[in-house]
Amino acid sequence: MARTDTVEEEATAATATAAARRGPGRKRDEATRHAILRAAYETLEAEGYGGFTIEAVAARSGAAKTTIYRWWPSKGALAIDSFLDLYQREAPFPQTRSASEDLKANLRLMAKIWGGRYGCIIAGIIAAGQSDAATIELYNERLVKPRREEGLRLLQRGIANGEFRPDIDIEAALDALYGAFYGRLLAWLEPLDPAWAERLCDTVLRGLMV
Amino acid sequence: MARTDTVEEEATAATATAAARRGPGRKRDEATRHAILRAAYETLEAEGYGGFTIEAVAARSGAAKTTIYRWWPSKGALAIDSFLDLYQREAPFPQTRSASEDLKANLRLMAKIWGGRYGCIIAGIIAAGQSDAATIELYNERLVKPRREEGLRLLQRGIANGEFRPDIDIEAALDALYGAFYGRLLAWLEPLDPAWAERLCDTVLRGLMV
DNA sequence: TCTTAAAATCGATACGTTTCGTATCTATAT
DNA sequence: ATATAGATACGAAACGTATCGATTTTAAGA
Repeated sequence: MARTDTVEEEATAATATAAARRGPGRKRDEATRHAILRAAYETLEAEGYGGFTIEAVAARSGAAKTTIYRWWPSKGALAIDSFLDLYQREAPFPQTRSASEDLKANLRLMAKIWGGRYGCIIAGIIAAGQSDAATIELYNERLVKPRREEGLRLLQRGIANGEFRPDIDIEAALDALYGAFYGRLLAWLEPLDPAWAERLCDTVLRGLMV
Repeated sequence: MARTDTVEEEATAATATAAARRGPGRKRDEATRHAILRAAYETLEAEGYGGFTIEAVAARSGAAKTTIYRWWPSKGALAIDSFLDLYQREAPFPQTRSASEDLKANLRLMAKIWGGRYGCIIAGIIAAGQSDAATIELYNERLVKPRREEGLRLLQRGIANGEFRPDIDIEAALDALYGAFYGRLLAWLEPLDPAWAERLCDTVLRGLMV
């Protein structure tokens, strides 16, 4: 395998720990790491999370199973690592219009993404996380927390704008807005689409009371 | 095993199909069925969903693995069957006070239940359902739908009462209110407790806008 | 500077383990 | 005759580990 010229190009928080140690010994082959991540994502996309096995990734990448286990502690960690870069690229937070418009745009986009092929992958990761604490913690750390932080800022901006009441419970609001995605994706098996997201947004923004 | 005196006492939708057939042949042993369901629930409670294996249930119940597979199509179906009766008993829908008060009471109770030992079991069932369509459909049919129906009626009552606006999107409102439980339970790993449920309820009822 | 030993990586293969779900077989009840 | 129950064995996945040889890198000693 040819050597990549951009060493450490995207060392992830999950796998960078061991790479930092320096001393005698052969260096980690970045091309192999790349091939594994790529094969992992391709497997996720082709087979879904059900067919995502370490053996399949090993076969597709040309790497040995041993090599995968040396660098990723579990199936779930590898899945998240392989999936995250692509996902982040597709889910930006708009910051242009009013806070409520930005919120609606974000919810619409998220519904579009979660309603597609990424939705199945996320569902698989969360399912795996129920019997693997490290996986769900990694999902939280790398996928949820950054976005929740953005959501928090968005609502704060809306309060500063005068769009939202200053006494709202921001955490509860985020729970209501984003929790609905989990219910529909994981349990209720109802479709996620932008039109629904818009109705959800309107409902929470306006409230139920007269 | 002693014979139970209440045959068909709680024939479930999931397992009643085969029991209806009549003709020559030995009758199904209700005591065995009971012992399996009981052992299944005990296993769930003792080991969590991770340790919930058919073999463990067989060992605990004294029944053969074959017998279990004859009557339950999958692990998930058995888990739901064993868990549901107990769960239903603990999660009633109040219908006394105002609609918003009843809603809050229900959310508080649900948070209490989901924050306890049932929460882990539900999480396990939903996780299993992600790779087993029959399981998640059964969960939906027997656990979600009846409660969602009650939630719908509650909101309709609130509209008739004059407590809620007549133009609210009931489905979206239920998504927001109950979806939050799934997010916190399955992905965000944040505690579910009555105080939080109350804040959630207030937030959705009042809305975010000024 | 050159050599050499230690350390770490990678691929290949083989295991041991768990768990699922099925197949057989015998005995028993209707 | 037919369906049920229990016992046991079996095959198939897939996980994660162990072991081995070959290769690459670093550090220390001559």
